[in-house]
Amino acid sequence: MARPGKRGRLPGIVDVANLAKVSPATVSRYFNDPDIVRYRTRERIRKAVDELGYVRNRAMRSMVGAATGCIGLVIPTIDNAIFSEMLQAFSSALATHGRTMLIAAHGYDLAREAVLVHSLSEQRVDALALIGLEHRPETLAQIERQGIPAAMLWNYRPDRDWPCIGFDNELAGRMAAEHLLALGHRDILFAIGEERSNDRAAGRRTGALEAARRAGLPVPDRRRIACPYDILLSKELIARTLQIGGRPTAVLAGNDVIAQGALFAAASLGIRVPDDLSVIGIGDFRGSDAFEPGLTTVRIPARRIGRLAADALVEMIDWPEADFHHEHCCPLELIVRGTCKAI
Amino acid sequence: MARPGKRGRLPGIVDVANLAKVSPATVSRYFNDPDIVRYRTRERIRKAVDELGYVRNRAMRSMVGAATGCIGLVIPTIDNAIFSEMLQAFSSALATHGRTMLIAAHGYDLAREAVLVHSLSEQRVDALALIGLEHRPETLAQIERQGIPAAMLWNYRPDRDWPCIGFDNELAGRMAAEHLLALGHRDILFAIGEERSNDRAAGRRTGALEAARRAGLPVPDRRRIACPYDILLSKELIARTLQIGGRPTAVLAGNDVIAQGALFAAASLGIRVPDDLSVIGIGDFRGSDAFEPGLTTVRIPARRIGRLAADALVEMIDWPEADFHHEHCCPLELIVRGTCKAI
DNA sequence: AACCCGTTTGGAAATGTTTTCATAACCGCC
DNA sequence: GGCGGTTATGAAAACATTTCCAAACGGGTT
Repeated sequence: MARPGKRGRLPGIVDVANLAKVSPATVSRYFNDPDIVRYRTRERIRKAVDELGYVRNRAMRSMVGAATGCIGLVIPTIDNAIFSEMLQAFSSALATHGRTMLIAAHGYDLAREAVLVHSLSEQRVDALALIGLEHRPETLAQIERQGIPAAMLWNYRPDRDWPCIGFDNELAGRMAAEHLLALGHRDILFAIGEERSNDRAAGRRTGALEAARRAGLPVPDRRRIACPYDILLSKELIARTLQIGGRPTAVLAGNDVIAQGALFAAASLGIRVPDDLSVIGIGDFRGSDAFEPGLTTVRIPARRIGRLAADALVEMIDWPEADFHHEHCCPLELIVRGTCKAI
Repeated sequence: MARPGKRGRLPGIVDVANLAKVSPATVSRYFNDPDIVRYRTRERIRKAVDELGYVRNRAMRSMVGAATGCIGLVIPTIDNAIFSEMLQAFSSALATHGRTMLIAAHGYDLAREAVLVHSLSEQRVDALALIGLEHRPETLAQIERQGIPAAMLWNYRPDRDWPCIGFDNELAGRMAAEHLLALGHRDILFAIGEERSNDRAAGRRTGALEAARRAGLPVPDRRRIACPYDILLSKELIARTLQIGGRPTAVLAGNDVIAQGALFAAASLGIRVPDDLSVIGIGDFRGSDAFEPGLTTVRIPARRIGRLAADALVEMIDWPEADFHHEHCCPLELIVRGTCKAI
């Protein structure tokens, strides 16, 4: 068994320098700005690096105040369709900039978020991305004190102190509600996510209910349920709700996971979608387009957010003096597929 | 706008030491092994740390050969249900050990995997987890040369040089096939993932076809298709396949994503599952239990693998001398739900 | 008071890289 | 061959932490 793990003394920059008969400084330059070292020297160094299997130590760079090449992402959960597309886009955009991604999940617990931010600070990440705008004061204080460039993702509001790249969650809720209202629905079940530690869900709920209010539609308490972000649990909860009391004509789901749960709930009860029940989601997650019928939903430009966020953070790292206004409110789009029908 | 990013001089361990009127050595001990410093001293240091907002620099520790607290995970994709449960379990298990996770995705490209491994080496990760057993020689050489503890995840074969924590993909394929065969199916569509750079898919295919062969079942080429790991694309591909030539009585899907695609394909063609078509998957991903009817599948213990892998790697870091035999072949389980029916 | 032994602490060296500044090499041109 | 002006390189300082070794300390026992 090839037993790795016994980390002998790894070759350092000076070993390379000695072998290549140059100074460590030149080797350093070879890596960080190859153009300024002469071709012949470069070749010598390249050979030495090859021979020794030298791998430079980026962590060490943070000593001299240089960048570590690591960017931290603090996210509620990874085990879920919600953020995975954004995650992927963020990660690959970072990769094109030669950065790597340190990721930590807090499970919708803002107290835990604070300790994760601290932990990432200890790793000397070059920048930090958080999800949402709502955070503990100590979290923000930590970031400011450390002077780490940071951005808030996923949610957008204009009045914010921090660079933020996301979309208007209230608008998302409103768009979904207005689509149902325009189709003539007057009895809508609002199945939104838990709002605790989740300003995205709160915004969507506000937007949706606001639209209903403006349309003069009363929304009794029994038409508002808080759903977990899990297909099966949502399915069961919604199925139970659909069985008691008069059945609503539509379900407005706080995100596509919940909406998918609603679709399966309907299927399990023999309720036909969209004939007997309309369902609209928010997100347009991977796979929502594959449903039969396809899920009508409000598309969140997840990949776009991920890419923009990565670019913005890298910019903030590379030009710390520049005063960018990284504020992107990404447009939402109503994707009409087959799960909603006029009444 | 609170402009972060101007990283002034951060307080260092000696600033803390001066303020607390102790030596830097003692402050270091305070963090790494608090028990050996006297209570009174500890209190003084705690106050100084608080006052200065000192955050220790873990990256710097790699200088002296100490651990950085970072563990790398190299994975084919994150934007997919396949690995997300494992990812989450791995990440939270690491967190309980006080470690953070550096993650990088290569998009099923083993050449790119090699550069990611190199890049994580530069970050001086304390350990490394890879998916699958098939890797470029330079990838493995790199890991060995650097002496990084590493484990291979997800796939398991006993004859391997590396610690490996996973399951037997051939067995998974066989179990799925045998279930269909036991139900009397003789015309099965094998919809497995692309095998290029994917030894998991290859193993499942081998196992499934092997079972068919042993049952004396010929599998013509038109009953083997390579599916992408994407619900919609799988759905379309399978729908096309179901329409041409005689319809098979069952679909054996290489994983649950493909199986879900198959279910939607059937729905779109008005084919009833399981009455007209049986479908079996592999994985038991989140949400597979919510389908109507629930997806019959071979459960992969994803959380278990993630947790075991994290524990194993931490063990290998903390006791580099110990000669653990980290080889876990996690058991698979056939989950019978509603998508398969005897013929 | 002297002694002893275990517990805490400090001093100093070592670690691997970047950066600044100075110096050396080079190049084309007269 | 000398000269001016780049360009490439080297020497050394600086960075933040850990660790080894030795010294100081504390508290009980003779």
